[in-house]
Amino acid sequence: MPELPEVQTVVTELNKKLKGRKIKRVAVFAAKLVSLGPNTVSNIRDVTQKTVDQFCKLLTGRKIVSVSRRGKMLIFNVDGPLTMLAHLKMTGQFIFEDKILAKKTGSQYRLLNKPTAPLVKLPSKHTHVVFYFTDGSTLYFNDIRKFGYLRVVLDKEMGDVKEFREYGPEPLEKSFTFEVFAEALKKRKAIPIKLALMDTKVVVGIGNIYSDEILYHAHVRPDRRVDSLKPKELKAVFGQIKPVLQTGIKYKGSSVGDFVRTDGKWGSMGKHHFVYGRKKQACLGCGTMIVSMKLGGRTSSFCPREQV
DNA sequence: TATATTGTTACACC
DNA sequence: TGGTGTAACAATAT
Repeated sequence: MPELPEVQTVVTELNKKLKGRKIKRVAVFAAKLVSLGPNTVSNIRDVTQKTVDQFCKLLTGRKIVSVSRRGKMLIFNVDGPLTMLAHLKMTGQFIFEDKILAKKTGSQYRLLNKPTAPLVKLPSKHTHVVFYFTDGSTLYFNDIRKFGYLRVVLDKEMGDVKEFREYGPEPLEKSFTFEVFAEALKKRKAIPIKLALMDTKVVVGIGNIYSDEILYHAHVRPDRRVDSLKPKELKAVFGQIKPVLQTGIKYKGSSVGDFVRTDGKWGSMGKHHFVYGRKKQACLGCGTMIVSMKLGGRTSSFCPREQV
């Protein structure tokens, strides 16, 4: 499930691989995944062929200047007065195929992190948008669940993008201090700390995996109400945000379900999880059995002994 | 076949 | 008004 470290991994790789490449052609196989304009896609089912044509037309002939992100949103900066935004949601994937590399490897990918997953050739049945570059390389946008999306926004409308107006601070930026974190939590005093960490208005980029891991390392139970945390505990939580996310980036993300890097390979952060996905297994710190509970409809795993 | 899955939004309630 | 909790939604694999 792509969270900040996974998105950052994709961004870093795409920025390197796509920079300077020129889009020759765009093919859209699932109209509902593409849209135009700054607003959140509300009537996603109403995406017309006209929208699809416009989407392709706007991007054709453009060069990729850079790829960056805000929260979990990918930002493709292209030449000309527009930008493409992309969100991977649960199961989105960007796979880049160099023309020469594709020939060499036979372009076979195992796009689920499971030994039983079949090897597939791209485009697969889950490929919904393909970008063909003038040099023969290709970028595939896959999404098993089809919750992800691509949006073309005029640069002058970027300030109107709803997500960007509502997103809280970037956790890895220097400006994200304990004071900023504590201030944002003042509006979310009565909710479980785990849900506060996952609240994009408090801080962006943290989802189910990393909130569980951060709280484990901070020795705080996920269901503790924000206002029940002593200053020392709150500082411990804050103190784990950056290092845990940085560890995730170092290992190129967690491939828990469908997340893959832009070469189709898996990230290895999953091997370094202490609690996420380890329900009923022994805690790596003390041997106690990891338990799980539902918070805000989400599964949360923790060590009942080390987290208080 | 019913269920689990997640980021995000919608909405009722206090 | 706005914080809170719950449900809903997208679509698919298992």
